[in-house]
Amino acid sequence: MPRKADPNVRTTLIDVAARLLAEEGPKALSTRRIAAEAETSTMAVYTHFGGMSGLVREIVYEGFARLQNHFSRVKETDDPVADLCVHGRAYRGNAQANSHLYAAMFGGESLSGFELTEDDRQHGRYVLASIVGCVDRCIETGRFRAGDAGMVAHHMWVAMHGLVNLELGGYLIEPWTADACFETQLVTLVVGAGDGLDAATASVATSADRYAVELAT
Amino acid sequence: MPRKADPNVRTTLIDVAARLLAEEGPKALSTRRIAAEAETSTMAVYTHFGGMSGLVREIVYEGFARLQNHFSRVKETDDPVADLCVHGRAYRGNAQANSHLYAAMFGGESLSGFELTEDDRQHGRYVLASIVGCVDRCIETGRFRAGDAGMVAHHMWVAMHGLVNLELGGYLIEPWTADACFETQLVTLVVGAGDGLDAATASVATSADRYAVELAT
DNA sequence: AAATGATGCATAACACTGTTGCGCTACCCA
DNA sequence: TGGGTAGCGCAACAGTGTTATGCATCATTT
Repeated sequence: MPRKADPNVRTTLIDVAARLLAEEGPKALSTRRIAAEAETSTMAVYTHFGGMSGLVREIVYEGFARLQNHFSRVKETDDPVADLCVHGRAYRGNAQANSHLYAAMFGGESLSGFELTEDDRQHGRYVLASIVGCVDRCIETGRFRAGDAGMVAHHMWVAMHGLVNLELGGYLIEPWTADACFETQLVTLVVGAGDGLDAATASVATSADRYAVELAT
Repeated sequence: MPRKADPNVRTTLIDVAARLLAEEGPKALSTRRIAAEAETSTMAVYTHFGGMSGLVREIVYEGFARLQNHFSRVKETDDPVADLCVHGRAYRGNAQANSHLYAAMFGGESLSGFELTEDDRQHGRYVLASIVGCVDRCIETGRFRAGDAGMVAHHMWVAMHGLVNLELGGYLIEPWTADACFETQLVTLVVGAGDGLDAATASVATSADRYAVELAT
């Protein structure tokens, strides 16, 4: 009997799909499975999202929203380098908490033949743009060399993305675990941007404590 | 008529699959398609590789071999920092030339439900281990701070991987193109490892010229 | 209030995928 | 000259995304 229960099937489908992706991985994402768990038929996926790709796209946007939520919890202090590093930790923490989602957002082509459009990528870049403000303040306070803040932010993004990706891929093991690489990579990045070694080490250490507080669940 | 033509169906299947992956992407990788192009039946895939995953695994090893081949063409000079940067360029060049293969090698879970085993990853790490020698010499000559060469090599790997992944994902556009990010990221990495800014810039510039020569097709 | 339109979903089918059991064929070896 | 066996063609099964068809319900209009 159509048009009776579930005042909003859309959100139900998205929630179910996101949960299935998180709990059982990409291979669990099928129209029939999703429809069954949402107690509807596969057609609902097509009326609301135009197909499986549309549903995946919606989940990807949900993933960007979660990343932005992580970033929004980072406080702005008088140590902009630490602020930047906390952002890095938040980036990694979000990827770990939503590993399959993360792969869909940045992993190129992956699940159910879904491919990102230029609009999708632009949305992702917009979320990442909040890092530029941190870098700006790092330059203003003399911690970083004068230069293109957007480029330095990209270096940060690139390095964090590479580490998270290799970590989720299982490539980082003893004695170069993801945790160990992450800490030293932060120092390398900050020093490479112009900061002193001691100041960089101190700010990275500060960011670790702050992350435990500001990003506490 | 079995057992007549094609003295070695194995290599034919691998070649066909690798070509299809390179030319038409992951969605073209199907047992029937591969069997048709190799002028055999889908059963050949199972007798030789035990299934689609086995064939993909063989292709992944082919990808590692190509990466190692790229690395082997890098010369060893008295500028170890430039040597390291040429390796970075070779890494990126290989990924660009074999983009779909690269995604299968390092992109976590992707095509046809294939998943890397620990042996596969160990093989990949072994190929990457050739970078450590460069870093060692960077430390010996005083260009880099004393420390764990393996860790610095990982920083290099992580950053190159992140850049290549975002580049292939289409995330790096004007004014922060992949080319621009790559050059400045190299300088940041080298400076972060302990080198001076001027020396780093010079070695990165040197590596660009050397790459065009040593990795010329 | 009743008829009309459109919306949203259920059912079933189509083309496709990986995978498997069966059986034949061509080879190797005794 | 016989097995024995390895390698592959054929057909079928369960699964996928997608689409055509039809029906039930709502919203709207008259």
